[in-house]
Amino acid sequence: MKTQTRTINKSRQRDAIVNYIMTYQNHPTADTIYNAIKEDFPNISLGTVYRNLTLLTELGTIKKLSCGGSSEHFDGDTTPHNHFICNCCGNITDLKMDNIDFLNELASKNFDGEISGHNIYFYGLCCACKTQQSK
Amino acid sequence: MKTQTRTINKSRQRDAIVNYIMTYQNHPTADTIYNAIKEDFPNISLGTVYRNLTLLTELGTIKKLSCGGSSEHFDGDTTPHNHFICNCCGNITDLKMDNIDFLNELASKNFDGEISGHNIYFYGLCCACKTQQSK
DNA sequence: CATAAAATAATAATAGTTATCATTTTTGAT
DNA sequence: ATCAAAAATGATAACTATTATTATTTTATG
Repeated sequence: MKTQTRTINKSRQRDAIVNYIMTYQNHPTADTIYNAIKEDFPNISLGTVYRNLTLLTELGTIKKLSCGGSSEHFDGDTTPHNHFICNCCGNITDLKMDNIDFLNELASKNFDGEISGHNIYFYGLCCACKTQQSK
Repeated sequence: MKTQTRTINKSRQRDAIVNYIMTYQNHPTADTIYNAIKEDFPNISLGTVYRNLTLLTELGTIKKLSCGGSSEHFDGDTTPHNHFICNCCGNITDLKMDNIDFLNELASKNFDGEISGHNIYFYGLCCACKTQQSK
């Protein structure tokens, strides 16, 4: 049985996608990325964006965030960190918080499988919406 | 301005949905629930299932789980607990682990909004898939 | 029982995403 | 530089999960 390796050629479009995600820390959706990149690549196809987002996620270059909205979001920061989603405006922001790497071990204690990672999504009101509501 | 309250009438279909979710702790999808309930209600509509799942989630009777698959899952256990999703078979299971209620406070420390809750999804290999792979 | 409000079934519509395929781009060898 | 094979693209169709619409049925209540 031959183990076949896939070779990956570079593409200007993929580079632009990576560049966008890394530059703007907005946790954008496929559609947001598509619209932004259209400025430089007017003919880019939405399918190309999706195809590359899937590939980049598989490669571990970016991370996919599934936090309950109607579409997926993507994160260029692959270092361990957590997210906050505002119940009111829906914005997703990074949370600066103390290290909680011990969580995986804690979860493994009474578990017979193998835990390799986790995603945490915090919910509530962001500062802006909080101020808005108290008026 | 009149604050209008919505009155909710009982329905056999909704009762069956709640009963199914509470009985089978599978974290089922809308489609799974639909197919199961069809046995007792052959004419039930998929729209009815979705409508009630949304309502029940709003009421806090059940919880919606967004853990990255193509569709949402639902949980009849609304007490705080965490979930494990197997990267291999996709099964979702509850994790028995020590109390980590302090997480919200920890996350609030350097945050200017208001954190009211969180969802944690652990990933890895479940026991069955782990054994399978090591053969 | 009569009436109004709520819920349903059937179905159409929408949105996000994936698949298909002919054409173009990239790569690596000559 | 040229050429061929593999990879990537753009255009578009197809698919799937979910929501919206509407006429009919069910539920609650005086």
